[in-house]
Amino acid sequence: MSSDPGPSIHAHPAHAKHERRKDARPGELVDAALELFVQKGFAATRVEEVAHLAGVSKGTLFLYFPSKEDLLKAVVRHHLAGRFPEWHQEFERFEGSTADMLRYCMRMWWARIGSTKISGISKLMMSEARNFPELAAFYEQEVVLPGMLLIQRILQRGVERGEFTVPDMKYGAYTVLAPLMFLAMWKHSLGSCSSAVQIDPESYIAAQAEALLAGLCVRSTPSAPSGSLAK
Amino acid sequence: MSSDPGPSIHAHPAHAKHERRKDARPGELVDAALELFVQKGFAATRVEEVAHLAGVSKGTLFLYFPSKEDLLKAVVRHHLAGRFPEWHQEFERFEGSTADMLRYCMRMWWARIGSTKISGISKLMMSEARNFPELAAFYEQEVVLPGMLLIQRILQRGVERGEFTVPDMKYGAYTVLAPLMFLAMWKHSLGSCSSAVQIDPESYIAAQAEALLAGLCVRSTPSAPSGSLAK
Amino acid sequence: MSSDPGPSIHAHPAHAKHERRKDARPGELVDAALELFVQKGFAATRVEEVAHLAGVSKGTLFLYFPSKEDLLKAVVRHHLAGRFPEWHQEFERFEGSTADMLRYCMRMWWARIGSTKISGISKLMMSEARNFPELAAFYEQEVVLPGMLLIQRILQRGVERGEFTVPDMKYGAYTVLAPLMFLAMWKHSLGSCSSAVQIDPESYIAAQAEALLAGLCVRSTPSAPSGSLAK
Amino acid sequence: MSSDPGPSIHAHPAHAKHERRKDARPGELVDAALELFVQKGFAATRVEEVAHLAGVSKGTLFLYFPSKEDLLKAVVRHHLAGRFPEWHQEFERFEGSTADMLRYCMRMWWARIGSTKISGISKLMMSEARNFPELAAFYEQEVVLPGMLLIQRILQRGVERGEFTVPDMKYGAYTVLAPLMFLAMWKHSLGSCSSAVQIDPESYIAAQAEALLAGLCVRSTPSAPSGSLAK
DNA sequence: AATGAATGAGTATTCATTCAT
DNA sequence: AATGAATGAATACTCATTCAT
Repeated sequence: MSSDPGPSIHAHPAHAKHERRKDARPGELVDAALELFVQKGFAATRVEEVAHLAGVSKGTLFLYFPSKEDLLKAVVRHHLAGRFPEWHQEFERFEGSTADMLRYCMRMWWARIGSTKISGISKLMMSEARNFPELAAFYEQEVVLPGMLLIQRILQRGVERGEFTVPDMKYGAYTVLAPLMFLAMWKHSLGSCSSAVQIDPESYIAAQAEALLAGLCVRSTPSAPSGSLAK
Repeated sequence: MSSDPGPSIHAHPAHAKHERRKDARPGELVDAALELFVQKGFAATRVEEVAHLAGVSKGTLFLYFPSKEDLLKAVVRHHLAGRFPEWHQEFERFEGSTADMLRYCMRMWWARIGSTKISGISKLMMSEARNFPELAAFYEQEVVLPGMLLIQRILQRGVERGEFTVPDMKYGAYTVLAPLMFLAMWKHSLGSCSSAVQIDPESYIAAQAEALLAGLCVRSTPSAPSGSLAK
Repeated sequence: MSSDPGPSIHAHPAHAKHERRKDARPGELVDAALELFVQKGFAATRVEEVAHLAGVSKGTLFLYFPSKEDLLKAVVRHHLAGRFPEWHQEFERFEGSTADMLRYCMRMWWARIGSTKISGISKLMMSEARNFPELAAFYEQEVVLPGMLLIQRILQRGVERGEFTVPDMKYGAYTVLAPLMFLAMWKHSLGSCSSAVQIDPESYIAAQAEALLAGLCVRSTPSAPSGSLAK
Repeated sequence: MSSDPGPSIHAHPAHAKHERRKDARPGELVDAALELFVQKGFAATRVEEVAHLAGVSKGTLFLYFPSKEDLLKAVVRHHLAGRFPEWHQEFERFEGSTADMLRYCMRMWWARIGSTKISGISKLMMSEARNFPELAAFYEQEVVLPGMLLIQRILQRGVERGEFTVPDMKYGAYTVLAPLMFLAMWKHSLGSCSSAVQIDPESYIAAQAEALLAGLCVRSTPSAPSGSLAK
């Protein structure tokens, strides 16, 4: 369930100079790139470092990715953009209240994205967007818009089932997105530097989810005799 | 009332040959640096541009700041830390419901920080924190912690007056902070690149405030007999 | 009569799997190299392109030619040296005035060399001679000297038949060679870039031939009563 | 009268690190560039070498010339394009027969251009034109067209004074240009490699000039008593 | 013989920083 | 104090060549 490829990156696995592993190369390079881009930033990472971490030479990297930017795109595509189908499927299959669905969604985001290196991509894109407008546009199309759409589908479900009240779909979606993005940013910036303002992600996310739901859920209409308030 | 230093930046103000107050130089350079760092990012801003905008030569800049990094430090120091006393005073004087206070606080943040260049500093810090750990620590002490404290005082006021229910002060504060920081980041990254995912700040903030308040406010609906509030 | 190898270059000719005559490989590679070297220049042509045009892989090219430079050598060797015997034979057979012979010679040069890819080789040699001294020496021995000799034989014929006056054989030959070489260079450099200074080859050659002949021909025009020869 | 800057290039004249010689720099760099571009070709010359030969660092070169191509443009401008006014003036002042004028023109070309490094520029442009179309266009506009114009003015003078017969101005000009360009090319390619086909420039030019004049001069001058042939 | 995956040397250009004046 | 000329480290990308298969 965890999406973090984890220790799959191994610098220089013992291999002869010309080991043929064409199929494995792109994945290894993408893994190495994710690692370093997240750790040091896009501009500060030299392609040579990426290649070295993947156990190949600089030239080989360019055999698979026409440019450094394309490498980043591949990282985004592999770890974020390409996974929305899977997430939409999960959406389809979910049974239970939409409030639970939203809680589940936020927890899963943490488990699969937030807690892994992948959240570093979001931070990266926010940091570098202005320097690489084409990348920013790509990220927006391939990640931001689908993400917003996914959230909106959840809200919509809540509305349709009479569970939620959502005055404005777009800003409602931001209400869900903002705390997650903030957490990703925080984790990969100040959160990685100091110990003074530590956030416990699970608590943070739980708190945010409940706060959100308080705003979203249809309140107990006075006519409802029993005071059981929808969470 | 506006926090934007505004017209204090003047490239080449008319001045007699040697009349310029030498003491003013650092300030002019800091202003110019704020302008450009926020506009173009830290790495993308050339020190020569900063010097030119401040009306001095590149060499002169290094007379006052030992490095580009130190210049960034000075910008952060000058424009964010040090304004909290004023804001705490405003807190003391506020009369009215704490819900209104929170709404006011968020709107004021937008008016004084979010909509001005200063929000760019927060974005800058998030982006560059890892590259400048010392600066990150400074920012945390001088900006983040005081900011968190201010928000917590508001929440505390609400609790004390029986208006709010706040299970955890720290995470409650994040609930307020996150949407604002997210907005600042967004504005200075993807928001400045594309037109697809536009956020109207006032609407966004209003939506976030109401969502927050829904979660914070004591629900006691007069008709509801007993307050068994879910969470 | 056409000297252009023409359709001998065929990328990926339909062929059964292993039927290709291995002996043909070098020739196909040389043809492809001529095509591309002339079209794009030596440095700007990638060996991979040559291999691809010849329908083989990059590695195969290096099986037959130890380096790109050697490939160029092979091109020069194959396409220029070795055709002089044929031209000398034509010289023997020519009947008519030597003036007509020179005109014919220049027109034929254009038809067989100048207008074809082969003229690109001369341009190539002029451009790259300094980088490949050994190749330059080869070119001189195998192409330049025989060419000069051929021209000198024509001039000699004119002198012997009382048609030409040639103060110095060597410089006389240059007088014929220079405009042809200039045309070859021009065609493959500035002439292929711009439209401002276009040369119509046939007109150019005709003009050069007549100018040359004016200088070469014995002026006494018996029929002209007044013996005052122009110049 | 000689235009060759000659030994004005001195690598590392004794000077302190930061010797200020702003005014002299461009000229020194242009001289160094001429030297190396002609000697090794444009692509094969590294900007660092040029800078080193001029006694400065790589960075300094880019202080004066925005790119390597611009450096070459400056070389062309300084040594060729910018000198046409001077040559047109000489044209105006010339007294004597147009035949003598043409002889003088060709000899002067050799003395000032052909025999110096400058002729290497023409060779360079012919060699590299296709790789650098923008440079080629520049060279055509700034050098080729003015040069053609200058030659045409001479021919025109001959026609107007009844000395020359020129059926077509354009091809007449090429008749003059071709042998000079051929000589420039030759000198900087095969001529610099081998000893077999040596050209003595003065003899070559004299021969070409007389051959040309034979074609240009109005023939039968009935009044010319006896066949005192020019030349 | 043939392949094509892998290599790594080679280079124009930028820009923070220095320092002679 | 102020200047601005000079420096040189730093880096993405290409492509001839190699070699395991």
